[in-house]
Amino acid sequence: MKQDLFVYNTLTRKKEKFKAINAPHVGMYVCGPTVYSDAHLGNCRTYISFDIIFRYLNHLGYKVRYVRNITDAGHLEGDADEGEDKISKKAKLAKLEPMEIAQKYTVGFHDVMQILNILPPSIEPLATGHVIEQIELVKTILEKGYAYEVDGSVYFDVEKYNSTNDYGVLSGRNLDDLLTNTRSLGGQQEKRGKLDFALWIKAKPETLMKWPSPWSVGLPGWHLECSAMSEKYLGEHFDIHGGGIDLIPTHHTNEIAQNMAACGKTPANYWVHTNMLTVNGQKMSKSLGNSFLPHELFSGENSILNKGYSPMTVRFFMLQAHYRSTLDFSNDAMEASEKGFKRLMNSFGLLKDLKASSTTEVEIKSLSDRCYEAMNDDFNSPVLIAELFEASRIINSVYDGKLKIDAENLELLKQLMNSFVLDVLGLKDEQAAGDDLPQVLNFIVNLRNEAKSSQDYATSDKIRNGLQQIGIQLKDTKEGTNWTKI
RNA sequence: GGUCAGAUGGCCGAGCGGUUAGGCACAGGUCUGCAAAACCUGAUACAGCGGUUCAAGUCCGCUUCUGACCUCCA
Repeated sequence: MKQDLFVYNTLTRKKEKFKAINAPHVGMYVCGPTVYSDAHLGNCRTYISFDIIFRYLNHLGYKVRYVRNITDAGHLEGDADEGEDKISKKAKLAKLEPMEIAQKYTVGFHDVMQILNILPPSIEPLATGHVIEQIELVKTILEKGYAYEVDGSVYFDVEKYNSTNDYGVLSGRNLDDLLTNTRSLGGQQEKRGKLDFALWIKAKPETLMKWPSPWSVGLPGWHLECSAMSEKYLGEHFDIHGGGIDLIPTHHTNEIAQNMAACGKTPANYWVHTNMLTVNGQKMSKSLGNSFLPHELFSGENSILNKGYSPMTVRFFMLQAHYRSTLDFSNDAMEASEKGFKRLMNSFGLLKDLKASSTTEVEIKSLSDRCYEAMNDDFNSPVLIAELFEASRIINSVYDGKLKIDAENLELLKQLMNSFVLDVLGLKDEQAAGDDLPQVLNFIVNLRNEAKSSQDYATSDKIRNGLQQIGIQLKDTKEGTNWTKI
């Protein structure tokens, strides 16, 4: 059942058999958020995708060290390296300390991650906490001759690097194309080549976040932190490096160059990239103005939305598409997911009430195999979900007494649903009402059943309609009356 | 302009050489006081034009359209 796992590797543009360097240990690094504003829904999709990968590797028995950084400094804005640090810029506007901004959005990010049931990574390092490591890395790259210093700033020499390495391995672009098609930006007199990028930036008088270094008081370049922190926690060469597909051409390309220049090793075996969330066919992004925040989606408070959708509906919606495909957001698609998710969870809830027969008309093993097959094929969650709907159909049929299942298969079915719905997909039942609602409802349901058995349908319908209006739906079955929250 | 991806039924989305993915919506049926749910059955599909093959959404070429990246982005 645990056949080989295949993972699509951006480096080779193929699905490759996954082989951990140090099995059962797996090192995985994913580029985390820059905490200068709220994470929008598109950001969330990436972290949900890697959450599934993390969860499935764990499920297969790997011991995963999952490192996802927080960029709380060093991420420049505007034209290449001439801009200001994003965090500092925001801080000046709001008259806040940079760390105050970083703290605020870090807390917000964690909240959203938790609401969406995304597991925390094993290590979540901060860029500001690793300036020393970053400075050391710059020193090494300078020593190896792949960088040069100009007036307190240090730049990576891309053309020199490309003479002995392939700078475009990940993006599939060659240097000539890049050179001829890259816009020449102003204010870059210090750089020798137009593709060169900053490793260390000398602080300007107005720079708020700055650290001493051998070259100047300044700040590290953005690409540096991931190289420094992945090496610190996962070593020079680890298993999986991930991030959004939009990080390929610049951030990850530069990261590889830094690592190769410093130690001659490409950081990771498998490069995994998640695709974008689109709205009406266009990438969701802040600059296009079509992005919205998770809490707006939950509450429905955004003009794009007809209504709010629960966090698990959002998660389910995203898992119904493969992580490497673009996923288009629409109200219709959300509503379809909402109903589908309810259907799945409804049958999941029925599982505990199923009775085993002495014979069986279903065989769960092959269904289970197909679930593993789906996930082993580059984490194909939509196919997994299709299989789980088959399980759902079986559960409902058994519950209705239309299908027989024996104890052994029932146990397998329970294991299957628990493993895949809860552990791997990370879905959870949002209907589980705490408090004392069940008792109150049972009382009301009993009242209605009394009316029903005396054929007082006027009263029984009145009760049912009344509950419907406050969001409780009653369903009469052979075994009695059930209720669910709508 | 350059580079790279896509175009699948009313909608969302898998599949990528031969066998109806799945969900939502729709139609018919079973059950039920009626609903709802559930179950059964059904109809719609692979952008266009050529080619390869016994066989092509699935491979190749061209055309059209869309998107991403080339500048910060998950």
